[in-house]
Amino acid sequence: MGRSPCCEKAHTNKGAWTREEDERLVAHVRAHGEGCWRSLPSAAGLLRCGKSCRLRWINYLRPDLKRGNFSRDEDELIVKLHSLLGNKWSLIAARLPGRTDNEIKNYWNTHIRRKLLGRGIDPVTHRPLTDATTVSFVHPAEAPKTQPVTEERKPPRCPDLNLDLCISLPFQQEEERPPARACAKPVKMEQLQQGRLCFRCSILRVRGAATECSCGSNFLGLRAGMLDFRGLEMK
DNA sequence: AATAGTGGCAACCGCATATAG
DNA sequence: GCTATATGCGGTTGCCACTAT
Repeated sequence: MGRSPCCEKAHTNKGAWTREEDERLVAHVRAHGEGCWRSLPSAAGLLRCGKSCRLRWINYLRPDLKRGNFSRDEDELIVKLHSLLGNKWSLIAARLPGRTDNEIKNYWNTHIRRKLLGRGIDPVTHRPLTDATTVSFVHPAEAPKTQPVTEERKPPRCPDLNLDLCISLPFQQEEERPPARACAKPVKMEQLQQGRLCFRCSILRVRGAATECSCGSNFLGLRAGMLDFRGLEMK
């Protein structure tokens, strides 16, 4: 059984947004807030798909967007975060205020990637292109049979990357804080309280990670436990 | 001046996941 | 627990502006 389309395609505009469409969308979101994207187009009088409205708002119309060139600091942070998280653009974007995942993704593909290649660094593994060793986030159980990772083959740490990660005990009471935009998927409080959230699976969006995980993974040298991204700050 | 090639970016598409019923 | 649907994410495409020939 296939999924039904998110909207009626027959009567929706496509392509570049007009000024009038932008104004309608901004006015509607200001009046009613974000969310309910499916019903937004008709409510706002837009002949657009809800997904298209959401994308336009998030990537272009949101008032807190920074726009303009990336600073050197942002540049470096993106590289560091990418070396840690891979193509998790939404997670990376969450660490760069005013930047969107789409913007960072485009910037990576058009600028940083090329820059790293020019320096002889593999943009995927963040290791010298001549070095055949790759960094893999694949769970050992899912990985193809390869040589065991010896001490010499281990990927280098990022000593200057301060992510300020917080590890807390599963039963520790969480203080009330607004959820950060950082989380690709909001973490349920009961998952935290019951210690059911595996940060390897959650960060990497491994199938079924929202439910109890017994992978016993060792992610970034940390045993399965909880990882609080809300403390991450841009240095 | 015309054309081809290239780069940058906005937007689309399809899939994964969350969640309501 | 199952199904249908809304939302979010990452990959990809297509258009436009700029540069080279």
